[in-house]
Amino acid sequence: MPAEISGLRMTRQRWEVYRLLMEQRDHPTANDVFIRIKDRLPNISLATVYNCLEALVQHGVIRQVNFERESSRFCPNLEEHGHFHDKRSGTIHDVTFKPGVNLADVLNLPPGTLITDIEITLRGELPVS
Amino acid sequence: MPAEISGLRMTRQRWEVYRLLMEQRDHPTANDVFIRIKDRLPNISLATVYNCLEALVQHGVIRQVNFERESSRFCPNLEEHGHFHDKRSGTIHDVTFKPGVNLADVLNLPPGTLITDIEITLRGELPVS
DNA sequence: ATAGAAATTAGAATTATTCTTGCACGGTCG
DNA sequence: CGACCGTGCAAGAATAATTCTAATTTCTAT
Ligand SMILES: [Mn+2]
Ligand SMILES: [Mn+2]
Ligand SMILES: [Zn+2]
Ligand SMILES: [Zn+2]
Repeated sequence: MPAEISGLRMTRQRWEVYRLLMEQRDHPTANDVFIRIKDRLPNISLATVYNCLEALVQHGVIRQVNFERESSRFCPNLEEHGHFHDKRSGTIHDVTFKPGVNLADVLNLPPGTLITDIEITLRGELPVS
Repeated sequence: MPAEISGLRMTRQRWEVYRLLMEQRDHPTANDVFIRIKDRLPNISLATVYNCLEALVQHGVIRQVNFERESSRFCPNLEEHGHFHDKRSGTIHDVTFKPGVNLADVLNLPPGTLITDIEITLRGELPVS
């Protein structure tokens, strides 16, 4: 376990939460993480899972993703990407942009607007197998 | 008051909620609507505001917009657009796309993917006056 | 007008998340 | 080594947006 990641001091709990996200690159909720991590940290509390996820998000190590009013999900992919929600399977997939595309260029915004964050969410159905 | 809008039977409450959204074209929360509408419907309940908003959303008359984990907001603009959240003022602004732009063309998706809905959210700061 | 269906109301319930409090840990310094 | 100090953790309570329940009212259609 490294002493810190991106300036965030590592603890056993933070490290295991981080590793779990990196290993299974889906988009689990805090509760999903809580359930999955019990193997390795049987005594961890849900509050600590929330605390660890928040610390990791605030240090830019993972991203928090929201769909409608559902529970937040957490994503270890730091590349610029959007999220596709497949209605059929209920799964969430990372979606990248075609090369050379700059989202901001495509929007009508007053000149001088400072964009700090863009979020793209799609819903639909992936083609059958 | 029309008998219905987009197949949704109008009631006094639905009509006033709808009118309020159309008049003040900001992005109020359910509670904002509840407070503002008390002039016209002093006895309306918050549950009814939620019910009316849900009915209007489900009939495609208004749109529901979510930012992070904040309360849902409601938008009467049915044109395709995204939402810019200005950190300085806390206000939300509709953002249109440049002409001829098709969001789906810009994304890497498996061929045959059916997209039913795209949502774009931006955060940042608008230029000072 | 009457009966059935649908909407509204008030307040309780739900649930994801945050907060509070006391305890444990780990490094530091005498 | 052993007291100290700051931070993190665990457990459970609190919070708040939203949804649900049950009773009443309003609407629609006969
Ligand atoms: Mn889940
Ligand atoms: Mn508000
Ligand atoms: Zn992702
Ligand atoms: Zn809008």
